[in-house]
Amino acid sequence: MTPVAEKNADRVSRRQVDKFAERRDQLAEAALQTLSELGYARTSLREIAQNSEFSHGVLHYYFSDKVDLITHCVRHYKARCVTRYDGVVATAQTPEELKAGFGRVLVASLRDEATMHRLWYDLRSQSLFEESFRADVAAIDKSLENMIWRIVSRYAELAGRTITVAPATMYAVFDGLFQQSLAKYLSGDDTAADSLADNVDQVLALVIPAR
Amino acid sequence: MTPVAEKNADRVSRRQVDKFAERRDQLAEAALQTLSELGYARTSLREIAQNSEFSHGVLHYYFSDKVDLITHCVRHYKARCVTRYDGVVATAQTPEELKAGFGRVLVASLRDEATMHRLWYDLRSQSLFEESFRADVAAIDKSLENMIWRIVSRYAELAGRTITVAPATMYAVFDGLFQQSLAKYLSGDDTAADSLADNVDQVLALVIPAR
DNA sequence: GAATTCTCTTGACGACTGTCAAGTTTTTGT
DNA sequence: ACAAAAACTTGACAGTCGTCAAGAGAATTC
Repeated sequence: MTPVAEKNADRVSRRQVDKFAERRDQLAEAALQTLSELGYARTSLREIAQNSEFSHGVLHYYFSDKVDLITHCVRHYKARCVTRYDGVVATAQTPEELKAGFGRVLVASLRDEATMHRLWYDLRSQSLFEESFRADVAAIDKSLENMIWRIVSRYAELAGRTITVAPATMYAVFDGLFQQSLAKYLSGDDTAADSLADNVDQVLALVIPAR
Repeated sequence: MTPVAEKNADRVSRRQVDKFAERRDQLAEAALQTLSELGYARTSLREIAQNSEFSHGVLHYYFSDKVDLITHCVRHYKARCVTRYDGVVATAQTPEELKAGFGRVLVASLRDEATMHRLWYDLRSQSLFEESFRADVAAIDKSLENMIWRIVSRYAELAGRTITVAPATMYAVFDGLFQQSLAKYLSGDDTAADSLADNVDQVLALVIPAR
């Protein structure tokens, strides 16, 4: 095989791999849509396929089985949500600005992506039972923890303070707050978003008290 | 019908009702056992019946359908777990004693009832999708919130301090901490229980700071 | 002790599940 | 343009699901 042929083969192979990966992501997107509406327990492969433009058989062409599909969904989901707050962290010049920006994005995410968030909590609960999901879920959890830590540590930095609470603890606290607000929001409580912002303010004030 | 006959009829009826309720609880217990092992998504009525000493048909004699059964399970579960910390609250004479007792029971519960806790989080996630569970789950959530509040407010009282954090917020924070520790514990992390106690200490110190 | 009511088992039903093989359609390479 | 490979559809499979009806067994009533 000449170098040129190699290059061509590479290009072809690359193109195929890309198309393959693209369709996988496309199907994962449809699956996420279905999962976020029905929840893990009631989501079937046929239902997922109906939410896409393909038939149910194609899922086994792109995924080895249901676990493989859902795992890919989880990873796909992660890629979308982890960088959500990076802009706020990068641009904020004062602690007040950062806190306000954090709260704003948090509330917006609660409102606009509520069904996606409930799916996350659903899958995280599943991972307590199904060991096959555990590693991926733990990885997402970790990157969410990192995301929270980037915000909080930057906040402390801007405020000229140091933090005594560990990253994992900090994440657990915010996660608890968010989860409660999500439940309130999904049950029709319109005050959920505002009280989430209040609670975040309050917790930040406790963790990084005024000098 | 004579008064005596009425009394007898009452007694009979009462006895029947009691037996009926007893068997319902017994089956709910078997169901909780199964649910806590398999999770909501993979628990079937036949599996539940196999974990009891009855056949699968009997479930429809005591419960109208699956939702009815699971709802009863949730209520049955609630009755067991809400009073778990009342003894500690009642007997503690100093804030240190209360905090230590709280931590002790918390850690013990994490260890001994881990599968039951994961079921709780599973069902709570389900309630975000299935509206039929929502009311009962919310009621349990509220009584857990009350339980936490009894502990924390008593702690503040013993310490001679006041709390600025709302009960719901307080519960959300502790719930987040507990949930994280549960995940760690179930994934084989032996430090989960200890670090939970540490985190609870730390949060209590933040919420009710030394004078 | 027979009659009646309660309790429980058994077996079946239609629907739905994940999986897969066979075949059709579309795309690609030459 | 034609052959090969990839992409997709269709239909079927073995199993499981919740539900329910028919009837057996046990307890209760008179």
